[in-house]
Amino acid sequence: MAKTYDPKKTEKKIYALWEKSGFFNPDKLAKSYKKSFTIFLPPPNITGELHMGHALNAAIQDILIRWKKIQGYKALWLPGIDHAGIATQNVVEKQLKKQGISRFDLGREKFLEKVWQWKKKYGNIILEQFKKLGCSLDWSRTAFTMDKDYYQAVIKAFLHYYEKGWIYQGKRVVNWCSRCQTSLSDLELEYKKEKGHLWYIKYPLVQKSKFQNPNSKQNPNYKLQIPRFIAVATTRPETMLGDTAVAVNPNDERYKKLVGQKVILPLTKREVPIIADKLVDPKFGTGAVKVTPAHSLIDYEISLKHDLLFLQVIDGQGRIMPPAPFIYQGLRIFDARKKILGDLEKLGLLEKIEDYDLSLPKCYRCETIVELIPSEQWFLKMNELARVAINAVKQGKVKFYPKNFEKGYFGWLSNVRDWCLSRQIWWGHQLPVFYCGKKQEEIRNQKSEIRNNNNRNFVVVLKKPKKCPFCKECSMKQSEEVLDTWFSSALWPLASLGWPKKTRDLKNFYPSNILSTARDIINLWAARMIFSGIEFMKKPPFKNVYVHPTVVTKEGKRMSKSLGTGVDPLNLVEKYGADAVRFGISYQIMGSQDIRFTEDNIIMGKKFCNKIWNAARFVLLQIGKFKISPGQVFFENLAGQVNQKSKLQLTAADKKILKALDKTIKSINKDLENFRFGQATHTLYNFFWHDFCDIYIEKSKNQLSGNNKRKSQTQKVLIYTLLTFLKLLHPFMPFITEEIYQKLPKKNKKALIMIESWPS
RNA sequence: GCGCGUAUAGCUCAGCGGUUAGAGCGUCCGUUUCACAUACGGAAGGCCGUUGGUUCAAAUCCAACUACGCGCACCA
Repeated sequence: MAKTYDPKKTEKKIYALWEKSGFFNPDKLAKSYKKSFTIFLPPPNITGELHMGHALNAAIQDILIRWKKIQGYKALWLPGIDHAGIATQNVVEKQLKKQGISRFDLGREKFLEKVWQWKKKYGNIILEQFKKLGCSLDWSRTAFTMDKDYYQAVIKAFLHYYEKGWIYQGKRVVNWCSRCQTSLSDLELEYKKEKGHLWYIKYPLVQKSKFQNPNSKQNPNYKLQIPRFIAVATTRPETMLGDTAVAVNPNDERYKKLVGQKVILPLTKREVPIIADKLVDPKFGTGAVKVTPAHSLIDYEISLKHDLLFLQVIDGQGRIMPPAPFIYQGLRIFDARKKILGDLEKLGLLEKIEDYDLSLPKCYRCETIVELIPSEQWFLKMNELARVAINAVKQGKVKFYPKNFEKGYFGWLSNVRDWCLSRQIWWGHQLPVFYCGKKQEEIRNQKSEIRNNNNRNFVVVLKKPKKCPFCKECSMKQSEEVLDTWFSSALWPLASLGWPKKTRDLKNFYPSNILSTARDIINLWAARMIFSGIEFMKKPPFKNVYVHPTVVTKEGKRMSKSLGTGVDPLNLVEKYGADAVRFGISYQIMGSQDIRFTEDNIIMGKKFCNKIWNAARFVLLQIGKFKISPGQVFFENLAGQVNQKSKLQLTAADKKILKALDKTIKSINKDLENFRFGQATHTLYNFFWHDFCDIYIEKSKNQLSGNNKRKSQTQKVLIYTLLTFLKLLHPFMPFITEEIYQKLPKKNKKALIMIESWPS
């Protein structure tokens, strides 16, 4: 054995050995492995590169899987990748942009070809990177959310909800990214704090007659100074073009007498009413607010109650559109804002400007400011699904670790709006909706307000009908829209096992035991998996949700490639070895919600590897040096005899180390059961370095120079302790433990520590 | 505005009711002879965020405050 441990020489070799054994696949395990233990790898995006978050979660899951496998469970860790709709489409679009072409130049089919090519070339890189970390994923079951079978599952789920009456189509105010040209769900927005302004705009009151004109001297109320204007405050002056009312709080004394009157909307000639609604916060601005039903959710709500007009003035490109006055039409939002403010200024209607901190909703994939725009979309009713998802956790069928994340989960679900499922991008699962070409035309010519269900011009079916059920003659056209990428992710625990087919895998491995996930996708992903699992399999897809900490920089800042604050785990593997990286990461998982990343712990891991290596070298040397009798060299024999302690005359040092070892086993089990990965790592480190190396090995040197009996007994304790420790450490540091195990003089040359028995 | 989390050595973190508060890294001093200099021996370095409370006893439990991080809402 070399004097130092060299991960480069062993990791590749050992990984190949594991893959060759086939034991990543639980079906290949011996029959004695009975109970299953399943974890689904959160499928990384095909656009993804391994970052510290992946490395952390990979380490956690691999620890759990290897721990359970060595304990005798049929452990399955199922890998796969997510097609990541918008994210992937954007990456390919960016590539095309370099060549000066847009997706529209190519057309849908050609563009999708490009995406598939891209997927073929780069799609599996990230999975290969997981191998470098030593992940014991069952590669034979690798799934992809755009596989043919997976597609079937997605369509089936859509159809199921539709038939239940939970999916409906409708024109709603939705989040719209004008760059991606698609709708977005609420969870796909990222709010960014920015300095903005609050503009106070005066809306002139309609003066019906001379008598009512407060400035007319014939008016008896002249001296009361009845205002001629009502001022509204807004951060979005350009939306005033679509105002259809001014609203005040009904209890606001300042405005009580104005309710029911009308104002002239400046820059347009429209008269709009002043209404009272308790949704208006009297403390905001002047207490009077403009109401733009087409471009604000709360205004939309108000408009329904008061039967207000609904005027869309911003289009899908983010430009002003009719019925806004002609001079503004076609202007981009910020240009329109500038012009409108200028025009108001000229009219003397701009009362004042205040600084205002706002958080702007941005597209989570391209950072364009997201607009609220009315648009025809498909929605999934959430009330029942949310209820079911809440109950699953309330009843303890799904448990969160740490528990306080349940609070945010409940909070989101109990206020959730219907899920906007449709996206206007191309890369994704096309809706199984088929339109009658003829009827579609007719309906397009009708005003959206009169549309109703009797006007249905589509069917929702698994396969395109041979004959159009409406006109009997057109070849039906499939909807061009695709599903939200998270709709398919929500089915991950089912579809990756073959659902909707009743597969053996589904029977054997559903539900899984643990979902290990980052906290930012608890609602986006975990919640949706929970209700999907219950809906389709009657059982939640996992029993425990472990919310792992977030890796941030040493300064506490978010790790981000674009900010240059990211750390590449593969560089670290290259530098220190996979075991050291895994050790360093697990060492820091102490239960806090963030981990400030420091390389120190990985260096510690590297040194630890070397310590283990040399201690093993010492033990092996002692066995070789003091052969007692042929046949006893096998460590199985030596180690085995320690368990029958009666025959041994143990010294105080022997007893002490065996006791400490026993304590370590118990504490590791307890820690792993409670996701205390850091504590477990600390315990292993301290036991080995201090109890075993500093104390016992030093003592053993003395004992080994004693009589033969003492020698042999010391050898046994040494090998037993080393072997037991290696097993305990294997989930954490799989490579070095396997490598040393392979060097032990064992009877069964093919034995692997990966499937050894767990010490008890 | 509401909620969650964190504050201990220069740095990253343990300890979570009971002797002189610990580890790794960093710093300083010393040691190469037989497992390991990626090691070993030793040293310096802490009003355990602030203020109150509970207790025989508080870094540890409770409350308030301050600072930082995160999430949600508002942004009409």
